[in-house]
Amino acid sequence: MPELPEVETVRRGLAAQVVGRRITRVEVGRERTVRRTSPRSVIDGLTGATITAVNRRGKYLLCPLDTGDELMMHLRMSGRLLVVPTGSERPPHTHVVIHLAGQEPHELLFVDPRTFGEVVVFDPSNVATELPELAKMGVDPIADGLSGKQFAALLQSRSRQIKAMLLDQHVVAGIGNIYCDESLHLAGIRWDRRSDAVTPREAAKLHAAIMRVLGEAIEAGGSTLADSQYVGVDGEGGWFQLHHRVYDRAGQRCLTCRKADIVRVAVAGRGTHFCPRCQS
DNA sequence: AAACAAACCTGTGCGC
DNA sequence: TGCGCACAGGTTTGTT
Repeated sequence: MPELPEVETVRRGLAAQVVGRRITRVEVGRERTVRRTSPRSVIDGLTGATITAVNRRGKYLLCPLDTGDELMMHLRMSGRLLVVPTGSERPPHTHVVIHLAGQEPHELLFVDPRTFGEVVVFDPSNVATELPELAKMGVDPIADGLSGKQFAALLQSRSRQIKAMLLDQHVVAGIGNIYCDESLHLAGIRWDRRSDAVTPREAAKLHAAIMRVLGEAIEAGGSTLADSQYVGVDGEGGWFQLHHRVYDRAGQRCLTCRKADIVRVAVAGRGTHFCPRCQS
């Protein structure tokens, strides 16, 4: 579900609510959510600690603690983070509850129907062994910054389908299925082009498209699709779905050329949406 | 190295 | 109305 813009929206909401607050108690209701380690590890690692910041790398949320450890949360397909007043009714599939101290105590709820998401407390000095995929993550266009030159070099470094390359978190971190399809459409590039056959001019156009799409999606608070699964920590959805030009629009008229219909094909198990007229 | 398919789970929407 | 199937924002693993 959540891609970079959604995770960034959650990060901002979380930062405003939890930074500087002490964790008084932790409940783990579903072991699968803490499968990387154990309920004990998460409970002991968090209880009594104070969250000092909320950062994001790709789709990973990272909260440094005053203990020196770090809390990592990944929403995967269906995870949600909600900050609610203590004692609020908990939604179904609430798997982890983090109690936060304050004059008005709150609970941070990790809700996740499909249980792909995870919560782990790790030691950042051992990140390579405790969270290897984080250590190997590619450049985050927003958090790290990504220049056009840098991006063009990445495209030339391999010979792969451009869509697969954009979705590969080891190359560029944070782009998922929605923003990949939207960026390729805005740049006029088909999903099955070879990354190393993209011209410098096209690479510049794609770079600009990615930065624009991600930036605008963040401003819009992300995309909340028909199932309303994605919401920010306040329970409010985003509205970037209103600006989608190809994602989930198969069979509908292309909003750019207004002549062809958007086509959907399955690529490596992912729905891929594009305009056969605008993209080549 | 690159490209699929399958796996991990649950919920929803659609066609019949 | 009910059933069965396809499909879903992610990532890893195993197989060609």
